[in-house]
Amino acid sequence: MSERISEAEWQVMEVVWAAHPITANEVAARLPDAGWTLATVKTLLSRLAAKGALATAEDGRRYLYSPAVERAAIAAGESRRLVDRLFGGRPAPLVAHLAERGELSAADIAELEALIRELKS
Amino acid sequence: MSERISEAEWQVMEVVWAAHPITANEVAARLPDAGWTLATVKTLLSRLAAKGALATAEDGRRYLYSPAVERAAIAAGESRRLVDRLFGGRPAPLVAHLAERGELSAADIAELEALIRELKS
DNA sequence: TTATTTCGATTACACACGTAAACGATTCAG
DNA sequence: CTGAATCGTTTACGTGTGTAATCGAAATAA
Repeated sequence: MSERISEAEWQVMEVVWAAHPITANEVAARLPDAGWTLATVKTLLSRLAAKGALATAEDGRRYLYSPAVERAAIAAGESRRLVDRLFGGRPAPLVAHLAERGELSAADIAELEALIRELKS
Repeated sequence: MSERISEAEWQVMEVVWAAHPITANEVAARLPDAGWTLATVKTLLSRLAAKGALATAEDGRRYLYSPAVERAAIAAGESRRLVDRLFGGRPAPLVAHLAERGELSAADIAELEALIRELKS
């Protein structure tokens, strides 16, 4: 389960996390702008199942896919990797970067502020 | 210049950003724990030069490498990508994730707090 | 019953990446 | 001058990834 999930695979996982169990067709249907054929989606699903990120339950002749890993766990791991790699493990510079580029809305800042206040207590 | 930089390449870039211009040998010498042979480092340098991330100046028979992209720019781009992909563009959940896993030291929190205060002014 | 549709599985293929050896030219030591 | 060391370049090769066609079995439609 400690396998990495690629970017294309991530998009598929998002769909499964959002609604499961789910069939391959359903997944494809919910990936409008991906521009993939059904075959491509099936390949991605297979790879995800093979690496243990998805669980499959047989439903007649087809599969129902469900997440076998938590989104939060993967997200945390990826975040950690990025922060380590780019900012020596310190998250503040990351936030600073986003801020510098005007990527932070007032709402974002308020949210962060609330979070910090909570972390300090 | 909008080419992606892979993880191994990133380690090489770090060295060049830290000290430039620099020769291939110097770069290799400064990558202790990478466990790469000189040949590998040279390959990575070539690929980086080919994709425009490094500039080369001939110095006799060898090259002196210098960064052709700013670290901050790449870091910001990568951060943005991750935050978009994992957290719908909102950075607070990222920080929350790091916090939940106990990845934030008191110093990190203080740093973030100071940053937030500054952002609000 | 037979043809068509529909599944997952198998196979494909180019490109990126990690990792590195081999090669050819040049320079340096002897 | 000649052999060894040193450069960058070329070639290599397995694995991951994006993207998909094809295949074989099963179900369904006609």
